[in-house]
Amino acid sequence: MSKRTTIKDIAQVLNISTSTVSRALTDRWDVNPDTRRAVLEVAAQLNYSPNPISLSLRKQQSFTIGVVLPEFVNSFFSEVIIGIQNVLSAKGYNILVAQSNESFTIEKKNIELFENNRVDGLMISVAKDSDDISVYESLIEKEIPLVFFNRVPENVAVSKVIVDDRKWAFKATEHLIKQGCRRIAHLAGRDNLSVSRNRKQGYIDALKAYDMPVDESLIIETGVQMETGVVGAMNLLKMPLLPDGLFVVTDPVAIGAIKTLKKSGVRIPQDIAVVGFSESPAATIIEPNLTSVQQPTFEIGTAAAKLLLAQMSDIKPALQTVILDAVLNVRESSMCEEFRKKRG
Amino acid sequence: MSKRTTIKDIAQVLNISTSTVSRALTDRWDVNPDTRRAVLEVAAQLNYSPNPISLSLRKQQSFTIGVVLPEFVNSFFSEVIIGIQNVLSAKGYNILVAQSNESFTIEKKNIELFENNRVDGLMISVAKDSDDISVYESLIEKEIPLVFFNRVPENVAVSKVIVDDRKWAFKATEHLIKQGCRRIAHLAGRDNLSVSRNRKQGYIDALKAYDMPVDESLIIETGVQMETGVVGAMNLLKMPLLPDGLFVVTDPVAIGAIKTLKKSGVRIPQDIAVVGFSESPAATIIEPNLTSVQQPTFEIGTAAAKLLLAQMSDIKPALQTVILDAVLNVRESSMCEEFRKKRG
DNA sequence: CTGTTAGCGCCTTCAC
DNA sequence: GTGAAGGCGCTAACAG
Repeated sequence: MSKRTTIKDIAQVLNISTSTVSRALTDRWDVNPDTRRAVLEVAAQLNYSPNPISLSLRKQQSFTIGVVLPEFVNSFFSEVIIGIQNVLSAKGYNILVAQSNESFTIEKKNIELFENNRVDGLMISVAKDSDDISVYESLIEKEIPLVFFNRVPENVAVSKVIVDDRKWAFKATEHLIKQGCRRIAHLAGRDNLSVSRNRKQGYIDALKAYDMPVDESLIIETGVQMETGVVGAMNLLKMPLLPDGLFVVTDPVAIGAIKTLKKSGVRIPQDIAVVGFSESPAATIIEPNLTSVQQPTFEIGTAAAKLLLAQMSDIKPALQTVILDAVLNVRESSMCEEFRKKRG
Repeated sequence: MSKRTTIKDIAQVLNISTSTVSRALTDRWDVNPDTRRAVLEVAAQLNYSPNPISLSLRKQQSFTIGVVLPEFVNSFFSEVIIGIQNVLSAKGYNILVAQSNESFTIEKKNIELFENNRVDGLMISVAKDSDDISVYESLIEKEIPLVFFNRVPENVAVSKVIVDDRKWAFKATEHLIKQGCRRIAHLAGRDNLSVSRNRKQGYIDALKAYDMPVDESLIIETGVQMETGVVGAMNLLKMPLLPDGLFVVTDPVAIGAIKTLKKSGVRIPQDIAVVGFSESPAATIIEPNLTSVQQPTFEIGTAAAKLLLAQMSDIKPALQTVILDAVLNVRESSMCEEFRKKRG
């Protein structure tokens, strides 16, 4: 950092005190218009820009917020980050992002790191194996502004932004039912992830709503990543009778499953219709294009950021849960016409 | 930020001066072992962690570095970021990331923002329409440690990390030639992006090396994103004679092209073999799987970060250009056997 | 309207 | 070995 101009420099040039310079610069009322003009002019000339570090020290705020999420290689969380940045950058905040790689241990470490860095607030999407809520409770105790998004812990009183997974899993499954599927299987994520649990529940809700039997043997636990979909599909293939519909917890898992099914000569959607969840970019690349529930990633980010801003303001608002809506993008993997025809 | 313990608190408890506490904490030699032990104990008890903001002010370093890149929704740059974080986090640096959305104007704004935030160093991958190198030169003048990666400006004396695009475009094209392709087209990015220029040059090099004519009409300018591949493919389809090979500047563009070609009944690789560049995750999802040049994303990040660390150290090293190697992942879109057979 | 003083948390001379 | 003093850049309370 080569020497930068400070208010002291400006004061020296004009032979006035630093406080006056400060006042002029921060646009306060009680300063002579002429003085202000002079200060502004010199400031511009010397290319002055206030040192945010000293401001932070003074104001006891870092103007930095920390975002902890499972990963950001898949576009889902990247898009959420963009939403977050959009809101928070406009308010002068810097955003630090850390990946937990789906590990609760790393998640804890990241949270601690951010605390030590004196972030003004924290936005968290929990790792898939997060179970100990005491970490979050301790943050609340310390009154660190906190918002969860997308993947939220249960039984913790916090503000959060979520998509109604249960509802949209219901819709996805309902869609399969309306396409004529009668034996619908589910590739489910692990139960400790609330998102997985809710999607499974929505699947069950739908079956019940349409008076269809809930067959536990048709629910196969996978994970949320592609490779687990391969294993899940192999389990499907082992069944004496292949299901005619498949609702999958996540697009990557669905894609892994589709690849495997196709390799075994299973036709999609003719033999089995498939619906995914979370709208990955690959949905429109794989063949057949994958029907998927699209979540409003950008809005998740902006909503969460706004919640955080509210929490960081002087008047602390009540806890809030924002529930965003999604969209079911119907594509070939579950397309009705050919499907019904070919099925006869 | 609820009240945190400071060295003052520790000093008070032990009835010693803050300077002694500071010395004990920073592990200096000239402090009584007993005192140190006591300080450390109290510090642990009070859950002390040094305030990085005051440290920054004192040391005149922010321990923050800024990364400016075109976008991070596609996995390519995300992976680079992970590499960067891996090196820099270990050294206690925070990483701020900003997207330029391929706009030079935003890129400039981001750079300026980071400067004003007093980042200790800058890592840049330029937007596709960046042309005015004066911005970078001014950074150099201000002696701000600076490293470019992947997309680098030409005619600027800086340290950088790149993959030898020209060489690997050569290899990709050579691969097509060895597969028996005789009329190889190229979907090229815009010329102002060095990456695009170099890949085109590599393509031309290969043709020449194998005594094949360079036919300008077979070089179609697209962009680096998927949609432009659609347009590019439509131009190919308009040709009186469809080329039998296609080297594409980028995987997304290749995927856009493949989709379009397939829709028109063109068979890949039988009618036209396709090779992409940059190994997107979609390469193994699209059918046929796409042959692509895989760049070592993580290593690009780590190498660039290490270069930056070197520049930020006291002994400024000479400018360096690190050239990393890549790999050609051969897949169905250019697979030889069936290809040759079917072609007869 | 403007200058003086003090302090945010920490480190580093300079004394003793 | 330890304490006192000063300062990083800036602002806010208090005088004038």
